[in-house]
Amino acid sequence: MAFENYVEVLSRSELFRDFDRDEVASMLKCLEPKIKEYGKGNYLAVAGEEFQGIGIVLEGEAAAYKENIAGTRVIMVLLKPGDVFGEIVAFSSQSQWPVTVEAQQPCKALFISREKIVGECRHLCPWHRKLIENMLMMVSERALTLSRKVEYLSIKSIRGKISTYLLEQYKKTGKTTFMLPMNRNELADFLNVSRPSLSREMCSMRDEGIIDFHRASVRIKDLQALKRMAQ
Amino acid sequence: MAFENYVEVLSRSELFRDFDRDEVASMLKCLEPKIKEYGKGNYLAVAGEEFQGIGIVLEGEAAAYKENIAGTRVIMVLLKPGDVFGEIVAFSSQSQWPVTVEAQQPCKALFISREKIVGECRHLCPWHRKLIENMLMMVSERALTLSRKVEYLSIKSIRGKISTYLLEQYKKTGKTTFMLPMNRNELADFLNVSRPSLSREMCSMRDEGIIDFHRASVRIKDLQALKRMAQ
DNA sequence: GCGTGTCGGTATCTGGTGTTACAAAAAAGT
DNA sequence: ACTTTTTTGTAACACCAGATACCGACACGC
Repeated sequence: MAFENYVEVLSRSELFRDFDRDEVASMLKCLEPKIKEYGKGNYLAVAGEEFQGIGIVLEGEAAAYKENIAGTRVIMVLLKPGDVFGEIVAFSSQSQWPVTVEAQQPCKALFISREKIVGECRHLCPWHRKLIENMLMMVSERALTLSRKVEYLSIKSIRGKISTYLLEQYKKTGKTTFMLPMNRNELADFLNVSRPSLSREMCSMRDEGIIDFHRASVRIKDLQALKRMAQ
Repeated sequence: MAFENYVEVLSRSELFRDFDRDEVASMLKCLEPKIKEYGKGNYLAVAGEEFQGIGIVLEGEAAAYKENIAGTRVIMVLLKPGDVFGEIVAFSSQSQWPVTVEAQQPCKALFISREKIVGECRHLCPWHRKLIENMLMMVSERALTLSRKVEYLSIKSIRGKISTYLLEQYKKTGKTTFMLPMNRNELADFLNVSRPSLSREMCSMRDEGIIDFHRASVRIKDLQALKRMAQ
């Protein structure tokens, strides 16, 4: 199969971080990936079905979503060329896909079997070690993101969530005045609260003189009070 | 140092899964771990400080906890001999401990540097590959657990949480009558709700004829209704 | 038997949060 | 400059869930 066309995309993928295009090309011979094509609405993976390997989107766009028992879909992540999916389940004891991945547009994806990544390579490729390092990095990074999400979700009050979030921004920028990277709707979504409730609470914090804001620009006026509100 | 004394404990650790005692003993020579001793109340790791390596508890007991900005401690996990900590941060881009680990009792722990696990081994040990496989498994398993936790936390209503939980138990056992693996307090904790609220909701679901229960024994009476309640 | 402790169910009360709907402001398109 | 769309603030209301306190059932030790 013509892997050559996709070396460019793959070399920009997290899985092949720190590999140049030539290296990726050589590795593909070793990893023996399978390329599959999907029409819009087709499934790249179906939750509950047998897991066959780590996927990388080459062309088009796909959406990974969970379907709860009532049948409601919750989109977990939008996958674009270079994005990897199934990296977590690949090395766990679970052998079924935890999510369904559906092509949003006509789509091509490449699958690498679990064994080919960890398993011993008969060509004794020197880059195998780095590939596994990348794999470990990706899964660890993913776990850290999830753990951060759990922290936010565990906070009961909206005030606590807002305060924690603003303090994190403060720590990140080092300044008491900064721009929020998302609008109210997205922030409400991220904090798992309703948009009007978020607005209401932010405004009452402003009325109390703890913060000040206009649109995406926020200024922390009373850092101590904010710290007290964080749970 | 006298690693020999701890080969037994280590061989039961997840990191050395599928290794027998002799293999573990040989590997230790290669991994060059450092053993440290701690008195009760001492810190095995401090959140925010430089991460130095993956830890394994050898003796005693330690607690890993997060400290939020207000200073409140939230215990994440209790670590006993054989338990591993720091495995997630080890291979992410983060270089500081995300949690504080404190000795609950006089404690011994072993630390293995990140490089020694992934890095190339000059003795070319054949088991290095399996060690990395175990590492990947542990991190992946951890990520899956977190993702399951996120799912539960994302459900807004108590009813939704209970229904989802019971349906998971039903799927696991395949029977409509089963035993809950925890008491009300623990279940409330797991679902991140208060114990009386959990009781109240379970009882009203019983009154509506959806489920029936006595202590830890639960019977699903109306599966369809339960599925409808799951969000 | 009796006290003691644990666990689970129940009642009351209150406060925080979602829902809905609408208005004002800003941004974007024409 | 005008309309249209998006974004954000505001208000009223209902209601779910937490806090607290108390009671009954049961297990255990003496």
